[in-house]
Amino acid sequence: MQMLERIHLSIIREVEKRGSLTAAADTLCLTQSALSHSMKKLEQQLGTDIWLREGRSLRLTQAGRYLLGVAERVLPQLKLAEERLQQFAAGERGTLRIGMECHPCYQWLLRVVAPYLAAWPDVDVDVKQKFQFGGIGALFAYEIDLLVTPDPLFKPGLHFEPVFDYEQVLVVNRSHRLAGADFVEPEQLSAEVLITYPVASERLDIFKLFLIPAGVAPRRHKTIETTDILLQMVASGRGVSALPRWLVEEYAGQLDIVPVRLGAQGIAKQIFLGARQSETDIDYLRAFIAQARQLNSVHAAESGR
Amino acid sequence: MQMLERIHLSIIREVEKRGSLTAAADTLCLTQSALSHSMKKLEQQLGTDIWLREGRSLRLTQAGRYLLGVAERVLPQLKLAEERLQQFAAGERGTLRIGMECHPCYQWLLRVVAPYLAAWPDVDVDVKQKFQFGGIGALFAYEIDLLVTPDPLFKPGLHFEPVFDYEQVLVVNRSHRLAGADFVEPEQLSAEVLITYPVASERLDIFKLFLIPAGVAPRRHKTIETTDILLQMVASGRGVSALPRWLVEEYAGQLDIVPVRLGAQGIAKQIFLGARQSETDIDYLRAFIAQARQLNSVHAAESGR
DNA sequence: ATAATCGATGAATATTATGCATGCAAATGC
DNA sequence: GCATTTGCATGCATAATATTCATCGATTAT
Repeated sequence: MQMLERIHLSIIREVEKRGSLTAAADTLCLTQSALSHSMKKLEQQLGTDIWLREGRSLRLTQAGRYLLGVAERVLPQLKLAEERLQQFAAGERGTLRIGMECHPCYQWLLRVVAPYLAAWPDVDVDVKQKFQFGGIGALFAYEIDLLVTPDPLFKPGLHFEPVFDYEQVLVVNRSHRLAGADFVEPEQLSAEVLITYPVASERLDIFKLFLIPAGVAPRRHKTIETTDILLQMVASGRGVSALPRWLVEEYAGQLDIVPVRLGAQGIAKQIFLGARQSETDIDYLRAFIAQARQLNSVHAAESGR
Repeated sequence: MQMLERIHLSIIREVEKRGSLTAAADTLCLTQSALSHSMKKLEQQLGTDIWLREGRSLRLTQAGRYLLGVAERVLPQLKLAEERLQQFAAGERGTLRIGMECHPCYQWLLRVVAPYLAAWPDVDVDVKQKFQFGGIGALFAYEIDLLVTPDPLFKPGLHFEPVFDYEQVLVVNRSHRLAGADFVEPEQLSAEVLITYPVASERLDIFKLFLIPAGVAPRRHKTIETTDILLQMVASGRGVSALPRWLVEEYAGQLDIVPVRLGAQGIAKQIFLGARQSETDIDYLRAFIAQARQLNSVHAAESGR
């Protein structure tokens, strides 16, 4: 009855990764023969082939591709479980896996993590940025324990809490024609080169909340992965960008950049921390959220608000 | 290195379900001794106990409770994988697992399923109503393949599509004082007994979109599981309820009930079908969505809209 | 062409899981 | 209060299974 075992999933995944049974056998510390026998048996029990034997190479069948998907979904869950349990055994509290759905939040997160690590010496922190199904999916799939996002989702099973308010502003070179303005209107960006992180336009506030509602497009749209390089591009006059005000102010000391309000009202944003409802009573998880909120109030005080 | 196996998860789950190793051994077709040996070995490898031995009964430790969670999450995935693969082997297309997040949608779904089953004879349909993490979570966790919900969520990894428009109306007995009204105002319900399905008030449109915004509460709030009984209660004058107009009209032939518009504008609703983005190109899944949309247009034509 | 590489396979073997018998401790019943 | 039942643990024997070794045929590369 029960025939699909962990080893089968491991073999399928490893064969796909390494390209051959022989190579996979190597990383799994088994012989090619062992894998061959195991999979043959599984194929017989399932009644369907997993690979098409083409010459001396293997190509996944439809069933095989399906199993590969299962493997890539399930194996990490098992691996994580083992790690967690061994942490329990070692008396450690575990690892808080934080997912980031918001590029510039990284800088903010670092400021929360530092005091947290000091306060909770037996809790490790891991930060992930890429998810198969986006941040929410990663929470549901137990890939992460905490999600940092500007885009919360109030759904049964999940818990979101605002921890940080900030203003999204335009960043321009100090000698840019817009540098002194009180604020900019969408139309004023139609002649600009806009530099953003490489994510879909619909997910960028400058588009979603500013340009698109006004029916305006920038002259050009470039994307850059890292904040540092992005700001250096802005500083060197190659374009403008949109970032949190506090982040711009932090870099303003070292780079020739200035923030400008977007629209008369400005764009107000919030960062949320999301967790699984069932885990909101875990002490070290609560503590992280508390830590994050606390940093925010300090921040707000500094800005004189 | 790899020590946590499927059997261990099965044992933990079954012991929790049946209450003892002996009973679990029975359902797993093994002896009590086998389970004891297996788990003992795992405990040694992990370095932590899974059960506290209290007298002659087992109580899960923290690690054990964690593993139970893993088991309840992972085992269904493996079981499903086996089933799917055996369906592949048998030449079947598979099972379309549909999740419902909306009580009265069931009647509507039945009308879609009937022609669909005829058009796709080798695809089975299964309908589920209860999910650990709500409908969205069930999609992410591969518990279901399609979600019927009035509450879509546009997120990376998921795809939602509107398939059905309808109006949410008040249902009252034919001789009720509101029966002839063009529409009702929230205040008019403050003296009524409101009967709904047993879900949280925030998820009921009559509260969320009608009563709460007006700051009104009904005289009493009763809950009933099934549509038939609910409507019989309404017909017998025991209270009023809120349901889709088309559903009320369907029952109007057999029961003394009439629909009344909620507010001057009425409450417009939509039903969405949600699926995992990665699966939206599966033919039999697409076909279901198409079927659903088609039924809608027929419906709309009937209503003379 | 020849060597090298890959997967399949049968038989031998090593490993592991399972069952049996039994012991001990804790509930249950009379 | 004592016998009986029930549940888990454990040592040992054994059955079941996974793994290896040796080898083959086929394909690919040089």
